[in-house]
Amino acid sequence: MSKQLPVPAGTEDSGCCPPLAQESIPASDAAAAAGFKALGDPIRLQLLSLIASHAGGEVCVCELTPRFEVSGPTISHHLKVLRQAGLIDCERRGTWVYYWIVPAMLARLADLLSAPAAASV
Amino acid sequence: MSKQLPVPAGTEDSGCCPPLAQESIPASDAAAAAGFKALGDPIRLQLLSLIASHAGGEVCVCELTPRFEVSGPTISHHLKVLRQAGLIDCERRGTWVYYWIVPAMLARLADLLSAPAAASV
DNA sequence: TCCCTGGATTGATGAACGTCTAAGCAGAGC
DNA sequence: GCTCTGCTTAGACGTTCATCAATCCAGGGA
Repeated sequence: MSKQLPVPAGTEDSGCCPPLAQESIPASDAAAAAGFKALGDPIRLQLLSLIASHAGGEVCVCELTPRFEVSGPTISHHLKVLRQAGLIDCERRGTWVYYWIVPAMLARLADLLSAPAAASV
Repeated sequence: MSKQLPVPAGTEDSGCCPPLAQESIPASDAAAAAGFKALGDPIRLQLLSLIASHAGGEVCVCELTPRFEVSGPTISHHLKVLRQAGLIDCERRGTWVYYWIVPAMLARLADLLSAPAAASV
């Protein structure tokens, strides 16, 4: 994609305010942004909620699909997006496929939001 | 396979697992998904970080723009997206415009991530 | 073995997104 | 008033995304 302005970044000073501190969200931007982007869809957010709220910790796809008014392939696509973002994982068990939450990734994203919220109060 | 009628949701039982519990992420899906979508871009994530990590709690746009390799209007666009998502707010003060974090929205999104993560451990 | 079912993958299409250039608007200084 | 600077808005363009129909693959049962 376009990217043709190799500006040094940070060397300009307009004099309106003191220089900026180092950002608190480090170079993990790409992975974190991908995680948030995966969450940026109502269907995926609800899928994640349904999986997380299930008692056994894992849910069969056949339980998820009839909950939505979109086709099976679409649900499968959204589950794949969530899986590629590292938010969920799955395993085939006989006829059915089961999905479960990856708590570490969720906690990491939650931390990214908690830190700035607390720092700016 | 004909199945795109507005099914009541939850009335089908394939017999592979017990019925699903009520989801823990409620009807606030739309607003939350919009918030996460706004965070789903590396530039916006870094903008939020820069604003949140600033000592005074608010940052002049002229401090943000030179930090990125995209044009000024593009930064302005991303700031608008963040503002429409309720994550930041701004005010014109003389020549310059200042942005600051809205902690409540960040905290709310963080809670949405913390709850499922804790429930599924 | 064959067939049926559950689910993922592929390919196509319309909508949404990110980026740019150009133009517009609001303050500050001359 | 005029002009300059800081920032936003408008319009255009190429890319990415969400969705569906059709197809394919894996397991289980007769």
